[in-house]
Amino acid sequence: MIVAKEYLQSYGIRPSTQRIAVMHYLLTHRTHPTVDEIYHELVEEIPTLSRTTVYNTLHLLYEHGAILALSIDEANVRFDGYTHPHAHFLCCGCGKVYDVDLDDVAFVQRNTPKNAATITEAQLFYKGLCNVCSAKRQN
Amino acid sequence: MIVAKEYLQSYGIRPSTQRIAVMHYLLTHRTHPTVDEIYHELVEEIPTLSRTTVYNTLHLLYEHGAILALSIDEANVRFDGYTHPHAHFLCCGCGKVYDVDLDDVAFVQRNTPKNAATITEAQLFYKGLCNVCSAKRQN
DNA sequence: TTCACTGCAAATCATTTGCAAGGCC
DNA sequence: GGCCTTGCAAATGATTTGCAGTGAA
Repeated sequence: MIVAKEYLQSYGIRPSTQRIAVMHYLLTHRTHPTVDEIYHELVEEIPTLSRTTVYNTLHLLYEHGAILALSIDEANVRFDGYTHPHAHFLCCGCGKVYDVDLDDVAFVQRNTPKNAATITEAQLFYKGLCNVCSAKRQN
Repeated sequence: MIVAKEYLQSYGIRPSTQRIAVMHYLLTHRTHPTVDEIYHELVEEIPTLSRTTVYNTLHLLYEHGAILALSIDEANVRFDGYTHPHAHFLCCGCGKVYDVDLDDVAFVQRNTPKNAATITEAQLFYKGLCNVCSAKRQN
């Protein structure tokens, strides 16, 4: 638990019991858990824990860069009629999704997971601010 | 409209009015629309169109490989306490997410979108079947 | 005492499901 | 006629919000 506490503090996050528990869980379980998996594990040790707190804590950790968030599951999906290999760039300012050309289209195939028998899909995407939105924020 | 119809048929999909409209929209709009954006556009020309049909059609097109589906938005998210650059592999058989090492960690930086002022995040992931699940299905 | 944190309950939003009606072969 | 497709309405499931209680500095 000491590691998780110090880890939180190094990111400028106040270490409450619940936050330490969530951070500790993520540091010791490399299973890429969902909110529900984290909640169900931790409610055993902290019976009063609420789902809301788990949501709050994960958002906080994510905003401070202490954890990564993966949106692999399909929900709130966008569609693309262009089926050739390319990456995507979501601008968080205007919400638009741009296509991105890759300098090495073989990269994705070359890095196929070693324990994979078949790959049905591969996606690379970026999030950030586009030039237009960035310029607007300078004002 | 003729292009969309033939496109559907080439993927073995029966070309109904609604399916042609959805496919045509995706072929002529490279804006990576959401379900709702597609629905609101098309309900103008087909007033009886229901959201369910748009969902059905998109799933059908996706399963036949006629379109791509992007899960960029955050919903049903998984979390990772390991913040170093690596990719992920989701096995659709067991639902587990595995970490994937990259042979060229500079690739992602090198391919940063040209119209991006700042990048806050980049994700590469694969979907498919892991060796264990693939072996099970052979039985 | 104040302010941030927590947690319950209700609200919201996207998506799915059940089922009946319509249309095409 | 039979089957595939459509579309309404209700159900589901994840996430967010409002707000009141709690606890730590």
